[in-house]
Amino acid sequence: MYDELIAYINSQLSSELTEEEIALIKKTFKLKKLRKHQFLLQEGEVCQLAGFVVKGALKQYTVDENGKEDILGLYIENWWAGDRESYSKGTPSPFYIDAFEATEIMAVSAEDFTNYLSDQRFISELIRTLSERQSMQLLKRVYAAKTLSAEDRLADLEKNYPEFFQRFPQHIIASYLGMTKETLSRIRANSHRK
Amino acid sequence: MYDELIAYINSQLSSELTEEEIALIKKTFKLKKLRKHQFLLQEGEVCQLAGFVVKGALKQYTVDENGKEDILGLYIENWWAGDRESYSKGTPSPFYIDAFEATEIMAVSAEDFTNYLSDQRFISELIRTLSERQSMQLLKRVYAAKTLSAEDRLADLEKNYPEFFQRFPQHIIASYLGMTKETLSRIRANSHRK
DNA sequence: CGATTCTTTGAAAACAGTCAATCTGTGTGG
DNA sequence: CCACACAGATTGACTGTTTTCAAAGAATCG
Repeated sequence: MYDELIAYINSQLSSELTEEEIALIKKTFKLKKLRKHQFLLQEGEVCQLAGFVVKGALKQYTVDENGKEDILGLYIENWWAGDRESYSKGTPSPFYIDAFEATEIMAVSAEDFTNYLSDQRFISELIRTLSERQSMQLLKRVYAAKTLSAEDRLADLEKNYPEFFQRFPQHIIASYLGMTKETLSRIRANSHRK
Repeated sequence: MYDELIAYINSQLSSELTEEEIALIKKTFKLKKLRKHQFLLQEGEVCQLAGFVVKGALKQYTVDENGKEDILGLYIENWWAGDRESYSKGTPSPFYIDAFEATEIMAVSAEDFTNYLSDQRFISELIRTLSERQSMQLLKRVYAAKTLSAEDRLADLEKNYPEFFQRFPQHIIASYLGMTKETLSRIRANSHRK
């Protein structure tokens, strides 16, 4: 049950996890199952749980005054879900995160993280690696949103994350990319014609 | 000479720096002076130096095939400058970073960082805090670029980082916000009229 | 001063959004 | 098994914001 998580963490470290570290992971990470549409986090709450997606898919979003969702993140297997800032500082999160399909997460509570994990060497290395990658991905998204046309943003996503198109309907992808579903549909119609 | 840096780091930590840690900072951080227009990093290079801006201002940007700069980051006093991913992995950076005015940075080489700092407790805590903040800021910028109008993006920046308007000309701010200098100029003309 | 660099203004064009209607597929209950 | 509801995708006409291109005006620096 911990296989995917341990394999993933090993793949991100410069040296393999020790037996003690694996024991600590098994002690602190717990399987959390979410049904479709169930929330991992709601706006205004403190993020108590963060973890590794073993199976399933989630979306992170805000809701504006008209009730329209703005998708800020999509997470599938082998991604980490949660609001890191809220989780670590204990401040209310501005985001919703919910399961887009039945989902299983290997999750740690903020309390266990502080008590058992935060001083671990392998955790420091892991966080450093993941946060570098996340910052780079976010900066690419800033660049794309600022600078690229709707067509180029779509082409980028199709190239870099083709699996999203199997997992999420077009109107979700459109919102993630910062365009309307109509625009996304038209771009696809055009590129097919070529 | 190390006062600003040490005060800043202390302000970010849960407990004050010890004498040994301060000694280590003084050993590894060195003052780097940049003249106006001098590069801290150029596209294709590996980022060898990263550090804390004591005085001055820098811009981070890419250059497209037509030579047009796209500003991705602006840094002034009390910010950190450098490409973290390139710095830590030793991979070529896609960015330029140059001094927008005469600038002083307290910088560490990637080598010294690995040899002396990366295993330090206070560095782990510092990186964790800063990277959480950076991720949050970047996600806000993704949201702004995707969702807000040019007028709202400008209002946001005026509210949250008014100091930028004292330090950078309008065409640089416009590029940072993902609009043309003409649009920025027109928005200001309109809001003045009210 | 003369020369960049920065900012403003105008007119036309392009891109993407909005609103509204229709079409498609899927699954559910009678 | 059919009818219906529902979520998702497409299409058309129209609107509005922002860009592009061009020119000129203002400010700053050597």
